[in-house]
Amino acid sequence: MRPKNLEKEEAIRTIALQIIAEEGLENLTMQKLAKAANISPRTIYIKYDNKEDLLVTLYIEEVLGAYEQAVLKDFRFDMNFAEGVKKLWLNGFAYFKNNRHAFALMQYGKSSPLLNKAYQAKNIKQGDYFGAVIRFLEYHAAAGTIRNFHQDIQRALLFSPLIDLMSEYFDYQERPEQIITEETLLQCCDVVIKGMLK
Amino acid sequence: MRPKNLEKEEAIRTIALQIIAEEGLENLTMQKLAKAANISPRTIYIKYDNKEDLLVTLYIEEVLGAYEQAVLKDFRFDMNFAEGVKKLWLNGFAYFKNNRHAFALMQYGKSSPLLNKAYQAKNIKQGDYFGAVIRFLEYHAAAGTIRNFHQDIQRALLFSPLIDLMSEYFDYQERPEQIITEETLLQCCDVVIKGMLK
DNA sequence: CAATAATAAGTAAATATTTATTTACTTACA
DNA sequence: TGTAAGTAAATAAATATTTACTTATTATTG
Repeated sequence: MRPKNLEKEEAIRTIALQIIAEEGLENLTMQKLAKAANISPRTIYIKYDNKEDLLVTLYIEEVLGAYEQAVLKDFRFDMNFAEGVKKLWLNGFAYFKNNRHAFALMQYGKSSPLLNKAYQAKNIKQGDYFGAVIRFLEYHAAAGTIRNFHQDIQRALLFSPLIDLMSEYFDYQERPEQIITEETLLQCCDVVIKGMLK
Repeated sequence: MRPKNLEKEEAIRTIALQIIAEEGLENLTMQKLAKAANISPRTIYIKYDNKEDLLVTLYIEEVLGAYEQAVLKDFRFDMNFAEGVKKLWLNGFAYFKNNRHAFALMQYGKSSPLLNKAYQAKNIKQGDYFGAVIRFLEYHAAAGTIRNFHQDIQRALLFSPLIDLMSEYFDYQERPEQIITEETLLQCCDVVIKGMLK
């Protein structure tokens, strides 16, 4: 049996992400992807059932998998609140800085019903990844360090500014000067922490 | 000369927004829109140059126009910081609660390059709308009420949690109980304000 | 003041492309 | 040498946009 060419599998994923990030999800076509990856359209269908499967798989692996794993690096639920939040923010910043394409795909996940479905399907298992963050928040709410909001509300307060600042970071990458540095990011992180502490 | 049928113009806009919100931007086709609005595809082209023009116009009017106007209702740049922020948040909450479709389109603006372009094109004039918010932030930074971050950073800290909470609001509308009420929203607003105050 | 001409609004159906996916074949390796 | 991996080209459906025609109104004319 002829073995799979792993380079081609990799090319499909990398180039799909690239097209999505640079031209938008709406401009990713199977034929364009095949041409850019120097393969036949058929080859994509050997590895994925169809376009939806490709996109959902990409989303789950790059956004719900790799990102969440990167964010939780060296993080423990029983960390000091300020330390923990800073760790999460810096991990996220580092990951996205090097994975601009994954960031673009994540943004699509917030609007596209297709990817949204994938998110909800994965949400059950996601407790395993983000479990540490959930426990972290519960732990500090119980200890009285922070207010006892619903978990989804805590997440919004804690991470939405980071995502928005990340957007700004990429916007400013195409301008003369960058306003989002690790320093300003940590200052923003302090603002968020200060707001949440009781 | 036969006059324009304003109901048809209205139908195009309303139904386009509806399809985008319910099925996604990627599933809006000119033919589907025409059929749903009970008109000929040609009629859309009388009112808009092409699909891009339709989407960009929709985005500018519904997201960059109506929304920003609603947010700034009864807002003045020299308001007390906490009062001003609460006003902006409550205005935004009230608007989106009644304009779910506009919210969906706004979310697409963050990912789709097409709408992103529209945003940048409008950004120059946007100073006129959001000018009051910019002046508000400058005013309070100068007065020492808040830290002196870059305007885009202030905006991220101030509004991204609201947008995220709004997303949660719509998510929870399809579940048994709603976690985002005006009360919890104001509590979150207090968290943000507390974080930003020096 | 009625009849009507001028004209943009509107329609139904067609067109030329583009698209996801498949068919029929070839290739490389265990 | 059997077999899944891979290719080039085909296909059928969908899509944005156009063509060729019809309709409803207004402003003018007789």
